[in-house]
Amino acid sequence: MLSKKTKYGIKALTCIARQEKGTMLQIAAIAEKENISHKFLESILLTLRKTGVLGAKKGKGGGYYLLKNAVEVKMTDVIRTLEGPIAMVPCVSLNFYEKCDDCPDENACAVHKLMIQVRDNTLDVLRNTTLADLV
Amino acid sequence: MLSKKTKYGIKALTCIARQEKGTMLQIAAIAEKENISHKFLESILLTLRKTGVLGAKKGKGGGYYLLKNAVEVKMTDVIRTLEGPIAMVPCVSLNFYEKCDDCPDENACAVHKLMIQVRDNTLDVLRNTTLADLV
DNA sequence: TATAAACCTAGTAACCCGATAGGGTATATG
DNA sequence: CATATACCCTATCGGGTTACTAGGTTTATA
Repeated sequence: MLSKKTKYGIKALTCIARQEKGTMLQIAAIAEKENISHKFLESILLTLRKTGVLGAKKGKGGGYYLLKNAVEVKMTDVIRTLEGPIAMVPCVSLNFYEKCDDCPDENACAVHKLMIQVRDNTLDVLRNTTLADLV
Repeated sequence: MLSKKTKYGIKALTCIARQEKGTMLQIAAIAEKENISHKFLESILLTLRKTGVLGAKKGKGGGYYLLKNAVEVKMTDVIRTLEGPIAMVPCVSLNFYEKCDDCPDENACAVHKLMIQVRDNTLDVLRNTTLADLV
């Protein structure tokens, strides 16, 4: 299940991406348009800024704007920052790998094999979808 | 993230499927082999029995056995009973649909569109994988 | 300098997951 | 019949995560 954090994050990004280049969009504006709690959205945009997707300008007339071109913002990146692993099980995660406590042999594990397939199919979609595709 | 419930359930099913047809496999045996809490596994097998995948025999020499042919047990079914929705967001779930609170128009929602694609790709894998493929 | 906006740190209520406890009930076997 | 075996069922609990809030700080503009 996708967390609301990620969901809100993607929605906010599309809002910002739809803006004319160079213009700002404020938290309050996004929050109202997308029916998101202002404070919660604030924390989400903050992490997106820290990872380098968004830029921000403080003070009157400030707001958020895209740092990259929308075509360069892959969904894999967005989801990994906000949600964490894309894989359904840590033992098949590329970026957040973790061994299972049970399972002496990963290669003999039925769940492992199945979830690798699911992961690859999901990655296929997310890697080939950029912010530009969503606007 | 796949819950341990589902993970354990799939593992247990493969154990049972590997048995000779007609033979029983006991909770304790599965629990030990797969390093699963006995009581927890008990509750999992119980729900699998109630959905008609497994049969059980009480008393000495009892245990669990497959009711269906392994080829007929689709992963979609197993995951839906143990995990719930396969979709990453309720508004694109086929079997557990739920409208979002935010989102006045589903068709205009970027997340919605994206997650339909992810769902379809995941379903492709899970629908075409049966218990027989895992053993 | 007043105001508007992002920044930052904490905290919290509600919820869910994994596990456990403690029995009840049916059924083989001797 | 007696007894052990093994499934059936409900309740509960600790720990972790999620979604969200409070309140103040910093910085830019008018």
